[in-house]
Amino acid sequence: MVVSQKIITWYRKNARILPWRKTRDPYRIWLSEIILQQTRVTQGLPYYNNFIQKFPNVKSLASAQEKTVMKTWQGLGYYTRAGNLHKTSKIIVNQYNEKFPPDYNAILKLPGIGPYTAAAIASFAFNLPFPVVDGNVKRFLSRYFGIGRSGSIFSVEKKYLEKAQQMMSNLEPCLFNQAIMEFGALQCVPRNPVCDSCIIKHGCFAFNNNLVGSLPVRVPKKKLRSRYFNYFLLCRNGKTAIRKRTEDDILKNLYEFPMIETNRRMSSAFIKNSELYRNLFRYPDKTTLKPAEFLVQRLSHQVIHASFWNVAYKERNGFRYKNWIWVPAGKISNYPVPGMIEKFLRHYKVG
DNA sequence: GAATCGTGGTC
DNA sequence: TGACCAAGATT
Repeated sequence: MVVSQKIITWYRKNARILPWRKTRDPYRIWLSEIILQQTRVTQGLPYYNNFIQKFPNVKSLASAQEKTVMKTWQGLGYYTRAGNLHKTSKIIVNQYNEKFPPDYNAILKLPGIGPYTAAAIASFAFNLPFPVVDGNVKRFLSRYFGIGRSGSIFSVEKKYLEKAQQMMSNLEPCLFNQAIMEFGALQCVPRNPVCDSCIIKHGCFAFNNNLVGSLPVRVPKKKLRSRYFNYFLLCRNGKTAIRKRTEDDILKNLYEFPMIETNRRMSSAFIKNSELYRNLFRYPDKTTLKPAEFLVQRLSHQVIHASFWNVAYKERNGFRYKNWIWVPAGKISNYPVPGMIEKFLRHYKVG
């Protein structure tokens, strides 16, 4: 039996039961694929169920408010995914009569859908012969065929695609793609793969050459950028000021308290005298800063050091910024917020 | 084409 | 405990 057939046989015995495998509804398959980008199944699963419950079809998602979609996404990370999810739902409704096109290239053009996701939708929903090449598949191909030990990234990616295409040959695209991904996810795992029980280890380049631990080749770690956010807790009449992060930066389209950024963790005196702070208030000298909380949140490429400050001020103090939203203290949770704000709200009573 | 974009689990 | 990394896409 060829390797592909063995993997399919393995899949029939070992496949997990997952909700998006019970359907061929392109909407549900698309939704699951967007959620699962760079995200573990255990983390994405409850989000998938919530989305299906709130937005059972593409039309309901398209007609929802951005804030609602983002709030449902809150905690999943990589928030441009949520924005692109919403965009694509509107395109499907307005340009495709609420139906995903059974066409790889048309799917690929949709926002938030790259080569992997387009192949996943094309094969899982329409059984079209496009091999999925995700992290699981690359890891398996790298080990089994010894790919990625040399050559440019471009040529390595090309080899992955070629090998996946060869393996798929004339097998059922939907079944084969699910099988090879699941094999990577459960058997050929990143760390300490269970080679002892592997049914195809004798054909595996990495196993035969004692390279399982060094394939695929790891990319050198990137340095994290440290950033220092100073959040201001401003309260009046039982309401708290928040703002939307609209600038082109991390956590875009989420909400947070008014803030200024500094080069490092600063004292209240420094902050009060800073230009950014003084631009916030008409009478900055009539304000008082008291530390409320300090949290550190590690993101994929940045470490956020968040200082929360209670700000006391004259009731008639004017604010220079008009884009602040005054929200009743208990209603902040209606807005999508970053993980560190969520964490803060759990531990600290605002207002 | 390298850098960027979150969060939580694992060892 | 800190580094690694998980069903990638975008610029």
